[in-house]
Amino acid sequence: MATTIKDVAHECGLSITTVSLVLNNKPNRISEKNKQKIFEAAQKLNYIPSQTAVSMKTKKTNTIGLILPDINNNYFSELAKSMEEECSLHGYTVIYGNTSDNPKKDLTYTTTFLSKGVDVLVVIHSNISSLKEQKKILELAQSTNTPLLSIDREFEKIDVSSISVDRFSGSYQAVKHLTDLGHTRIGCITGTNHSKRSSQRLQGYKQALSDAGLPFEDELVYSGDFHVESGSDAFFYLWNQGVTAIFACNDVMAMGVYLEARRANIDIPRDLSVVGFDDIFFAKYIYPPLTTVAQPITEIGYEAAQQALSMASSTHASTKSTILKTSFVLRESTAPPNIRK
Amino acid sequence: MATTIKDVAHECGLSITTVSLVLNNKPNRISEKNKQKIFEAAQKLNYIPSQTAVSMKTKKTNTIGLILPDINNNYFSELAKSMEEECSLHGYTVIYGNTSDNPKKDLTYTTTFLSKGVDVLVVIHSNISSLKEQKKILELAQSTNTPLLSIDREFEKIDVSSISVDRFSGSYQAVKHLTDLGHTRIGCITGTNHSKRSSQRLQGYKQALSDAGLPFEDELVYSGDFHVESGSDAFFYLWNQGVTAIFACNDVMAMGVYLEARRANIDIPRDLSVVGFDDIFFAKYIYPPLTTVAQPITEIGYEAAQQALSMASSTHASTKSTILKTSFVLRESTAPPNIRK
DNA sequence: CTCCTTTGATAAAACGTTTTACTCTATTTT
DNA sequence: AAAATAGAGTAAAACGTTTTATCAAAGGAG
Repeated sequence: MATTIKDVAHECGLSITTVSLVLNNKPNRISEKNKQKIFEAAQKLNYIPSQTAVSMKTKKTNTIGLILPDINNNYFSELAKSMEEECSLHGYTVIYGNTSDNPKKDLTYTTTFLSKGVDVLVVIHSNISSLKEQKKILELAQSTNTPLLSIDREFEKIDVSSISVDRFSGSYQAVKHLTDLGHTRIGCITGTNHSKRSSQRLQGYKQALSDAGLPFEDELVYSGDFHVESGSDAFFYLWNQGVTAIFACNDVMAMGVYLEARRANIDIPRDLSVVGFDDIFFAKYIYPPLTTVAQPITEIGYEAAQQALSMASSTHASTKSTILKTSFVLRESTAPPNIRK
Repeated sequence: MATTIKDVAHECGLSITTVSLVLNNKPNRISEKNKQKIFEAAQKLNYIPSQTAVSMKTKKTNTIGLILPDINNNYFSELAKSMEEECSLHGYTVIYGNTSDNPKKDLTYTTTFLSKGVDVLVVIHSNISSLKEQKKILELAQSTNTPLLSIDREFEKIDVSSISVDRFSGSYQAVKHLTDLGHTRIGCITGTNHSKRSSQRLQGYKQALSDAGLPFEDELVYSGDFHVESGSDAFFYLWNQGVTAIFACNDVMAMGVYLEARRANIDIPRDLSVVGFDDIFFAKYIYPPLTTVAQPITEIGYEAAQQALSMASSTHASTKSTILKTSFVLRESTAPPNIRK
């Protein structure tokens, strides 16, 4: 069996209390001689305190629960990484669960994590989660007195602390760049329809169009789903609509466009300009390097960690919502329109 | 405060024991009437048992610790995902830590996770971890009686259960494909030098060359580091050496080759054939789709979960090492050599 | 009427810590 | 010499469960 505090106490002929006091560096009046003895014994016996037992007393697990759709998606993995990094720096561990965008799983992970006693629950809920499900998550969190933090997306109509990104101005900038270049037929590939994130991006597209004196045309909007294939499908559709530029609501769909454009021997950016959204790792490595709207992913993760950590220690429960700015990244996938013969 | 078992016992006017027995569905002789009462009270009070307390008694946390270099690397995230999926199906949660290939962190996470009482510790240790560090990890695990599983790489000279991939035959196949096409000057971009994984791949390269009656030439091997940039650097170097084909020890470095080849207006596969290793998500979406050696990543994750779960329940401690097969994926990045003018 | 069995339920110990309040001895103060 | 103080350390309760051993009441057998 693993070494317990009792073992080290016994080893030095001192009491459990004494050992605990010394090892945790609590105010005490133990002689230097004995302190040394204790440190040595702990070392020698490979004593590792049982966090389980500690948590029992302290009501803290130093653990943060992270619920996200898909760790294999670079956007989320980057976020998870920067968040974990910051948390571990402060002695916190993160446990995570993949929901695969299944709202049922949002709930089961919530329960599991709460039962594990996470100090804070951070959730990036499924795209299609309903208001009812969101409420249930909040209710569970509250019934265990666990702070809840939503990142990347807000809880609809519920007052929950959140960290998100200004998607409207991000996509506005992207599309404005295209109108500035002189494009007049600009296609848009949206993400999952009922997603708030997606609709904010669409709003930015509309606004930029209207500011440039261009009409909004329904047939230039293709309903995608954030995956590569829908980008490919969108390409065929939009190209037939005669667009000279495409704004994709994420980089992955932009890659779908690249793929088919190349197959069809259509040159980017000469024949077709493409702008993405997210600035995932690979965006700069595809050819031509993709012009895109960068989400400050690392910063979101860092910010999330900061906020989670502060929620973990203070009981002060006012909700707070942080909105971060995107930045426009000009690379080589856009050019003035090339009138087709 | 959160609802405890005491609260629900009080609510129904029954004892703690009774509630525990019923809720855990343990053999008991409680009347149907009272069982119902208990279920209802638990529901009503949003009772979520404290896993911390449960673990105290049962000595099980239903948690698996996963230590890996970088969750933002698609190879690891895919692995982590499939592993987590399988674990959660069996009621296990995974906690994870990013080491950024820093062997010191291998150790700190080991300690943290053991102190949290993980039921199994799964580690993908840093590329550059030394034998001494590996031994320390094993020692710590043993001193807490925690089963240890190594994936993707073996512990050098230490008898630890592991799951890995037959990298030798994978790279042999890749290079044989190139010699079969008629290539005679084939470059190789290796990964981090002292990594066993990398050297196994190099062995496959050598063997395939020799089987085709070709000499092994030191100057056709470029020492990379598994990152994009080193692929780009390798391209310049190898192209000057007059190669007509390149075998990159991972897909990400192959992407570096693509990038610079395109800039230099060198057509893949007409002027240069490229084969990668791993078959990451993006391999099929770049242009031309990358011919590569697929690691059965999902399977590794699944296998890892299976083995971890079995280690968690049985005390039977014989070590076991599993080696999985790679598969060759023919896409469009290779062709017979095109003699340069 | 007494003894045994069955039914339904419970008291209490244990898990490994932290922490509060205490004890005991030796020294100093009056 | 008695009282106060300082110094060094400890006993025991508590955290929320699980589980073993036990108990009381009721019904049946003799």
